[in-house]
Amino acid sequence: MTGATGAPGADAVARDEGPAAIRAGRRIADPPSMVALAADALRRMIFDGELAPGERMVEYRLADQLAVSRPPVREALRLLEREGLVVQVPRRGASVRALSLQDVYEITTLRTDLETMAIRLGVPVQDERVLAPLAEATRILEVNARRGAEDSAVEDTIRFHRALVALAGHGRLDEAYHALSLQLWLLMAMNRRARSSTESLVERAQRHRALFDLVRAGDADAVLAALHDGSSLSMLRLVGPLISEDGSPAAHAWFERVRERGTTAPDAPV
Amino acid sequence: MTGATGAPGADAVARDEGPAAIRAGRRIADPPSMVALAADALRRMIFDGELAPGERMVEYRLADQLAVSRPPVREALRLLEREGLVVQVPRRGASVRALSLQDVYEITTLRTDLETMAIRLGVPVQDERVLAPLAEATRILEVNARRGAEDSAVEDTIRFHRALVALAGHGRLDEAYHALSLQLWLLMAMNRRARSSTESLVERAQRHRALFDLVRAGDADAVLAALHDGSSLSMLRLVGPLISEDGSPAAHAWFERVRERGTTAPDAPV
DNA sequence: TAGCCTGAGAGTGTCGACAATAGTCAAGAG
DNA sequence: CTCTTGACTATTGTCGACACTCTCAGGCTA
Repeated sequence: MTGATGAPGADAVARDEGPAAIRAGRRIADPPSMVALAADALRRMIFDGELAPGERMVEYRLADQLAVSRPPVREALRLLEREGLVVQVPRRGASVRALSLQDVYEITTLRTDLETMAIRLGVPVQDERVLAPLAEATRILEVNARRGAEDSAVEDTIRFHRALVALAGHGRLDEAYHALSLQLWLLMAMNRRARSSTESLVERAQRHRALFDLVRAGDADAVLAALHDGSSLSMLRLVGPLISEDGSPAAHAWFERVRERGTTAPDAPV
Repeated sequence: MTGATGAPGADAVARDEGPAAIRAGRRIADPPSMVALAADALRRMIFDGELAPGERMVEYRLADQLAVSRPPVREALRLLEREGLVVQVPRRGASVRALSLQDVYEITTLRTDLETMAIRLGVPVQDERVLAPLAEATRILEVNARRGAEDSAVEDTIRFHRALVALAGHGRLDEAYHALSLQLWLLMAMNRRARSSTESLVERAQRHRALFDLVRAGDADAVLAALHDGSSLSMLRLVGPLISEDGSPAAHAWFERVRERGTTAPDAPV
């Protein structure tokens, strides 16, 4: 064997029965993992602007700040990297992701595509119960709009769209869309000042209520049309002018086309 | 002596392309990260069948086997979890992912959708140079087909499709497709015995050569048609009967429909 | 004999510390 | 005065160890 380790039973134990029994364990209370806690805290710091895009995230400093040791912070950073909120370079550590025009292009196009796929898969909804999260998200959106809660607008909108995608019952789709949503959130956080120039909270809530009604009616095409004309565009018009520095030629061409045509829908309806 | 350390062979496909690492200047030599090494080794062990799906992956045992300590193994497991090859439950450790019918459904549908998006974005290729990786992948596919190299068939095919998706120049699309490809690889590894029942290596190489020619001709629709009728179906027909145990109703319905219609293309051409 | 309780064993979660490396700044030479 | 070179500092990569939790086997009781 490798190594003269004194590890007891390292080679004597080969009994690995019952690995599939792990599946069903639904625990009543999640064990408070320091990793998850640290990840939540870091996300909040990023979205609240405490950590600016491009700013370095020094491990031991964050560990000190969160009152944990470095390993949990380290793993939390890996998680955020997986979500696209953080970039890590091998020997130079992590930093908050700074989004460019290319990123806006990628996020928006992929987001539109995934949403389209989700609607096509899930919108003549088979089981009425899966509509519940979407209904709840719609309700929250309306309540907070009436309250004039500006600071929860992004979060509420994202929750709605995630619930929309979840209609498809497609785990990998959910996961991919989730990461994209977080990056979109980061994008909004980067440009908070310009947010007042878009539609009002009430208008947004009404638009999403209309979307929900279309979903319940089962009209997938109408949902897609409303999606393309509405949310993506408003988001784009918002952040577009602010990030006009760099980007690939394809991204620039796409951006100009969207600006002219006023929609993020694909070229031909096909 | 310890033969476990000298196994960093999986450098062909499992490359982690650093997105922002290029910015600070290219590095002449990759810093030998134990995490990347461990991840490569674990991937190889999974794809080679040394680690069976569902089998537990005990951290300290793997660390001993790879002659490193637990932290690198731990982070490597997080990476593999991100790639969908490993599942982790909070206090119970990691295990090789066991794919079900639902997973086949999700992987195939999402894969088809992402490929479609990539072709639509990238296929009238603007810059001739981006065709080079695809041409190289095609060449490798043909060479190995002539050599009768069965064991590299999956890897070669995946390389081709990744190069195909890369035509779009869309980083997030590449990343999502990459994870999906690895899971597809795992799926093929799970069902290696049945692989002989599909088309021959030469036939596959010819089909991909035809795809490459269509791409170079700039005919996106033809590429999409060939993709839907070909690769996805052969893969599906292969693994479908073997994993008929569980799955969501939507997955079952989709699977039956694909079996009847003989294609993974969406319902209506629209 | 079947079910509950208890104890030991195994394995992950977390921690502090050491070594290695990239970045920075100052001093000296041309 | 500018460029090179050296050391210093800050920060990451890696390690071994400890504590807590979960699992499972064995014994006890009804």
